[in-house]
Amino acid sequence: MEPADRPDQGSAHSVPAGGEHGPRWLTDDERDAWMPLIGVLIKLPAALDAQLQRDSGLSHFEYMVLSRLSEAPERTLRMSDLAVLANGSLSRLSHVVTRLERRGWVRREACAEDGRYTNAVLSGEGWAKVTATAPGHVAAVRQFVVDALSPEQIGQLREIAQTIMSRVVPGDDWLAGLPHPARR
Amino acid sequence: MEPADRPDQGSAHSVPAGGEHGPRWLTDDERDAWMPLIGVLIKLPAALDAQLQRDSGLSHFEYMVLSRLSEAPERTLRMSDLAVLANGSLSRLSHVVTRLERRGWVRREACAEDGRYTNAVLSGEGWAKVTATAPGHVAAVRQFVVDALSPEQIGQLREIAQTIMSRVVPGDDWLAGLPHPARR
DNA sequence: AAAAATGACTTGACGCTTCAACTATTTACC
DNA sequence: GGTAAATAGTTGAAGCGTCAAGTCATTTTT
Repeated sequence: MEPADRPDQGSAHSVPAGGEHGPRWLTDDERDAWMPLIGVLIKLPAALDAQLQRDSGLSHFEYMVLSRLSEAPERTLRMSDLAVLANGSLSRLSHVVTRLERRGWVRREACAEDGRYTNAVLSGEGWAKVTATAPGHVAAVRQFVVDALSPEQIGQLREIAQTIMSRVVPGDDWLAGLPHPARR
Repeated sequence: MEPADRPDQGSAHSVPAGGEHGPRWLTDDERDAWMPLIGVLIKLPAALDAQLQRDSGLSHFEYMVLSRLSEAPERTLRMSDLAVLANGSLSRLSHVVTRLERRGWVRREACAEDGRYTNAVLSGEGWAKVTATAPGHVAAVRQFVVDALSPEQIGQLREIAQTIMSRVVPGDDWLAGLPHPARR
């Protein structure tokens, strides 16, 4: 976290003086939560990616795209909506959809009403790919997270994660996961 | 998570039959925790990277490297130890140290006793860089996470994160954050 | 005392993400 | 109605991370 004032010290950390306006370092308790959280932020996505890559040849983001489409009405979403739902930028999505299109799992369709919009549509093969991939991915999510925690912890995790998201993404666009009225 | 059986449904999800050995989908409660966690996994690192990049021109990984070195005895660590401490691969670290070396914040030193080992050493400028960067980064960590949670939640987060890490990294190498005897 | 195996890195190529610039379409304004 | 502004999306270049291969030093084997 912070550079050590005394490089050869153990794990004790300086406590801020009351009146000082300088940086407030983390307390030991805070550090004990923050350090493993950093680990989760780095290693959990890598583990999920590894499972998907190994078993299905998909990145987590690609899986998210296919999965979101599979849950959408008519298996169709606007590129910009899909980007938000998949937690990615429009540019990233555009590149990924190009690759998914090449693999035959998604196709683009121009919107008739408004030529600016492009719809991404999940193909039959794409649907088959998602349904084949989902069970293994859910199993990984259970193995790494869900089955490791008690029901109380699941509730705590929901609160904590929602709170963090409300700070990280001020505009509450992170409600992305929830169903929303289809716009077409 | 899983493809919808009925594409036009809302948020209700199928519950597995007792005897079936097929995939166990997430329950609503589990999904309510998992969805925002995905958001955190994607958006929190991006937010931390953005703060560091904007205010200091460092990636989070680069900051971790400098920070770990600043806390180490003699501001020196073996490449392989540093890689574990910074939650990265040795290859990634090697590339990053090359860049940090070019910027004058780190230098490599061959180990005299065993020529296979390379030590990374934080320079004076590197120390200055970390101490200048740390306050802003800690402030971001407080803003996004620590100050947003109650003390109870900090404790819950520690338990949850440690539990997940124990599942993700079976070998308990993720204790990386803790001080450990220097080997030289 | 070679030869082989292990360990600690380094390097280069490839793929993916980001960023900025660009195209195309629709809406707003005068 | 024509120009400007806004919206939606695409594209190419640059940078970073990963993977596989390679280097060099030490240890083990025979």
